[in-house]
Amino acid sequence: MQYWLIKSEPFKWSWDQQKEKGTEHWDGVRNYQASNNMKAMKIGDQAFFYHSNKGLEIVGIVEVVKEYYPDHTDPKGRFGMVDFKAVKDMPKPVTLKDIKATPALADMALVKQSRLSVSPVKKDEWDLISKMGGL
DNA sequence: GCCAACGTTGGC
DNA sequence: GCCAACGTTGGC
Repeated sequence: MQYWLIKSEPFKWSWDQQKEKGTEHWDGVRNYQASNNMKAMKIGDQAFFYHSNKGLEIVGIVEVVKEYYPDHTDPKGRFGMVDFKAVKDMPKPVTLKDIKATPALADMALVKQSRLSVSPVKKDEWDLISKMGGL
């Protein structure tokens, strides 16, 4: 069981839309590091759903329901995607500010590599953020 | 809206 | 295979 963090700009694809749709394929990733992270995902892995640009907070949790397969929106066929299903809300969204203010979370890719849109999360980071989010 | 960080492209 | 130019992301 592995944990991840995925980012979405809420005016492109928001947590509300994800919840309404239930399951959505995560297309449009055009970065090898992010793509490789998705390749490593297994069914049942969970991920934090983070709003970038606007909001800047973790608003919910999704689960991998389909493993890496080709992204049909990539004209060159180099990148793939996975499907995520909305699982639950963060009762109390955890903001980037909160994360930056927490020394135990300072090593997260979210902080260190702000442009990476799909990144791994360690179990202790996952547990701590879940607790901060009221779960 | 600006700009820093950083990944990608393409000429050599 | 190097590296400058360029494009994109995302926090502020």
